[in-house]
Amino acid sequence: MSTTTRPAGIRSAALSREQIVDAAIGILDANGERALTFRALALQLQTGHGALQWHVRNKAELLVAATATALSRSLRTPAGGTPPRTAVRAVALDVFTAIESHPWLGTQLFATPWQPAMVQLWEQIARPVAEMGVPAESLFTAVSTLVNHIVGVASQNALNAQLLGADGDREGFLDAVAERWERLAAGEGSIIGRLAGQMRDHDDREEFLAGVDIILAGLDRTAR
Amino acid sequence: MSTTTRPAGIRSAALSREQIVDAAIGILDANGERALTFRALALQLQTGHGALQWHVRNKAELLVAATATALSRSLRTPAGGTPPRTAVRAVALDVFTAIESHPWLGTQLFATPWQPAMVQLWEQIARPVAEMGVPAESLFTAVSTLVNHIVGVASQNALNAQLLGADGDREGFLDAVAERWERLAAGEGSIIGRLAGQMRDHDDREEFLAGVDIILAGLDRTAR
DNA sequence: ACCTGAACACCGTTCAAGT
DNA sequence: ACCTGAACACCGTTCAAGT
Repeated sequence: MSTTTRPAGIRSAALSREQIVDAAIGILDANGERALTFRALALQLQTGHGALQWHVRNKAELLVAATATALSRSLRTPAGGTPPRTAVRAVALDVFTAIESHPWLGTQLFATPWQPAMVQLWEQIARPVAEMGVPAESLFTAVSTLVNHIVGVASQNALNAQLLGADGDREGFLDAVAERWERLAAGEGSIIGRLAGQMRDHDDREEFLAGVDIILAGLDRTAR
Repeated sequence: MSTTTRPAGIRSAALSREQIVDAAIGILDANGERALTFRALALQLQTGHGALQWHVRNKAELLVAATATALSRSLRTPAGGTPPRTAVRAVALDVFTAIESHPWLGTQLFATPWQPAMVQLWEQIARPVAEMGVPAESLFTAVSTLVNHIVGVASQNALNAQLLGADGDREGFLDAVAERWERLAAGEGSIIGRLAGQMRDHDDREEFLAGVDIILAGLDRTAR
């Protein structure tokens, strides 16, 4: 067997694109998009930043690759025979969870909506929606509305979680926002002051699913 | 009257915060967020970039200010007595148009959802939704779902318009995306291939309003 | 109070040169 | 084929110094 020793700090395997993408996901998860830098990546992989750019042309390409990998890892296909509403809710929750653990993911999906990961999501939603009986000519609108809700609300949730910092004083944060709303809306018979209270103690996941249900209920009207 | 002449290139009035924000909106509209630079701004306002930062602490603050100004300028209050569904659709269209002419606006609203401009939007939507008879305990979910749809879809539309460049070969772009979908979905009895066609010739504004209507229809179920 | 411009610590991207 | 590291043209932010 080969017993050649290598100088410390020299990687034993050649750099692979997959390796780079995995490391990028790690940095994105830990410290967000601003922290993803070719230099930071090179440091972590013990190489030069020029080497990375041999495998990955530029930062945009790196982000697309990371997005595709992260989403398709968490998107499961519901078992055949699952009732359509259940299937939609299951896929929605998968995406919600994926974006929750990769807070940068939603923003990326939004920025490049034609990427393969997104096509997969559309397919997963379109199948049960068609099964619900939504007529073919309304299918595009229906799926588009659902996908926008799923990615949008999940994103917003993840961004909020990030905004309140790693210390995670959720209640303090929501209190501050609610208070601000109440102050801005004060005076003129505003309705928003009453909503501030509901903001204080809503559950993000329930709220998200309730929104999915509203859209599904709306679709029932157009379904046969 | 004063006839003092000034050396060319010297601004006659002191720099104001409002002036800076207006110039920032101009740059954002013309060339996007990446082009908004303290240096570019300074060049246009004929001053040094240090001067700007006396008025505006940092770039984040500048973006928040530009967002608030741009949105509140286009958000009209529907006349009293407007039927609730009409009012919701009118506000939605206002936002759609605002984001269409300020493509960076949606991203910013998403990033800082507690900002005053957003509170105003919530108020404008909450009022007619309450009037529709949605019970108080469901109001937060209802408004949240509508606002997410409005900002999200309008944003997506603006981003797509930007992606296909100033030359604006809309059909070519949609064709390319549709073709890609068809290719990715080929083979396994996929449903998405059929949607590709609808993507090719949908109208963005109609699509957007159809989504609003689906949500409104869903809300009718919970309304008394 | 308001503005200037140098300085600092970063970026992404390119590219000649090595192995 | 794959990697290195210098170089380039930028950033945002800070800050001593001016008026």
